[in-house]
Amino acid sequence: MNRFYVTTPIYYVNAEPHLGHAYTTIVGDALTRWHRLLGEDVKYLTGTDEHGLKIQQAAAAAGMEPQAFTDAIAPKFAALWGRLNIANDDFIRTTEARHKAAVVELLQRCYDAGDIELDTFAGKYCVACEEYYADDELLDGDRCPIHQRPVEYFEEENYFFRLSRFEDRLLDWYARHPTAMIPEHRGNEALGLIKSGLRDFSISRTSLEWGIRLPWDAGHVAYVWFDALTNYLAAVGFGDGTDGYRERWPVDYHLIGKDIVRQHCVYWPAMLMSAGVDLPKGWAIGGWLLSDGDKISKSSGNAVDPLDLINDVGLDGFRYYVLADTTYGNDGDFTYGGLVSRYNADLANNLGNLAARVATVVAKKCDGLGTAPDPDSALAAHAASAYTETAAQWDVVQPSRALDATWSLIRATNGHLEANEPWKAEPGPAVDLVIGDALEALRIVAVLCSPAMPDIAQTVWERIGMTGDVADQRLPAAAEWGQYTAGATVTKGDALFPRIRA
RNA sequence: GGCGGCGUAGCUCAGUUGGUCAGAGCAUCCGGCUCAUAAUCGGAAGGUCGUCGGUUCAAGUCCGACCGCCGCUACCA
Repeated sequence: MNRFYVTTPIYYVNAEPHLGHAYTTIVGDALTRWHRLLGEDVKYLTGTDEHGLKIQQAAAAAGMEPQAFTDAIAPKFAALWGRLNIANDDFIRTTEARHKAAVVELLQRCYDAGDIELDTFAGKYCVACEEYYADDELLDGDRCPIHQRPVEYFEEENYFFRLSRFEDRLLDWYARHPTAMIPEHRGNEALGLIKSGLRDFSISRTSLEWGIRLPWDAGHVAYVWFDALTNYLAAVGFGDGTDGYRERWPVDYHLIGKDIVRQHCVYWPAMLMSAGVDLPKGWAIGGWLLSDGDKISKSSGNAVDPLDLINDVGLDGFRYYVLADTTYGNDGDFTYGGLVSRYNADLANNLGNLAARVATVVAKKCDGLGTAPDPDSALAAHAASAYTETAAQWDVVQPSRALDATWSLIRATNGHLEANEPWKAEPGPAVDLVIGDALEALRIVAVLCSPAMPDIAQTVWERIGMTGDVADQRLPAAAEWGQYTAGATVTKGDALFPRIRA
């Protein structure tokens, strides 16, 4: 059985979970559900990043110990994933023992390889922020942009990862794996970063308390990257003393945002090369999901939490909008108008109405029992091409295009009904075939849209009289024309997506 | 400043290696239908493919310059 391993970034717990986190996590969820339909053995990982100075400070400000502080925040992420029906198989926290073991293992390997060395880190330091600043970040060349007070020149002994040694190796590797980073234009940005020259980066701090200590020098605490990135390995057992992690590793896709390309597509593969660990098979680099044009963040304080709009369009309506309206790789703009427009057009008018009109005709012309489709139906070709295109787009992590391909079958089905007008004909074999075609198309649509809308897909599945769990269907077999079970009870039920009056 | 990305119908976007590539969905207008959630179906209109040059028999599709928007610029995930 093919294995499929996907990760989201681990989210930093100094902020409450928001739309930006939800976006990436929903994409990952839909992607993994698709691969489950393909019969693959999937592992979907997300989690939280809980170390570092900011957490230490935030905890102190709250009068809490860091661990207690993160213990209070991390569940909020897990709770949101529950609310969004995210089927992650694992949730890793960087404060877990398995994570610490993996970080220690990776650090030690790179250290043993000679790629981590003691050196001096020097820079302008703001005592108030407890952070270093680059010259061009400073006001008037010497004042902290936050506190507006002069910074001090500090020198600190740090361990450095010799990233500069990996420039050629990285370029060579990417040249041999040209489709590793998708979409292509995002990958080009990463290649540009490498070609522009790589500088070593420090991986430890002596001033930091809240984190993982270097295995060979307890006076230093690992600083961000070796800690955060290693979660992807930790979750598959790296560092447990065996090679068991190789069953899952290398990861198929790291889903990341365009803002962390450098760390994930440059630092991370170099670290893995140094440690003698296989590189990821792929990175799927997304844009940001903006809200009315503004980047969603705690600092921008958007008035309305887009997540609250789940109440208006239902969870699956929300998921559909996020997936269908944003081209993965580009920025998306989350607007109420866009949400309602998508919901009404694609869900209420197309899918929901199709299900309703078919159910009504079945009741009137077929005694409420589904009929068999025409093996030679004109719709069969539409269904086949819709499946092919849907699959091709999920394969390259383009949910919006995949859903558009699936919806092409819905549109074709509405057209098929118009062309044959079964509601005008007397009950009989001809009507039965047309209705069977529509039911069969709905069956296939239910399967194909289930990664995006798990609950609605199941509802459609049951209303057309299919039994069991639509998620248990397996592709490509389930997309083949002609499998609808004649004689099944078709129920109309309430509107799947009540139309929203603007 | 340096590096990079984007700029195609009102809106969101497709257009892999240059030659039916000028497209889809939504919105708009006209018409049909009335099984259906004022849904659906058909048709129409709508773009000098950011601007200016260049290469070519032929360029959204290659090259150069420019304009506009945006990202990164290194230890913040």
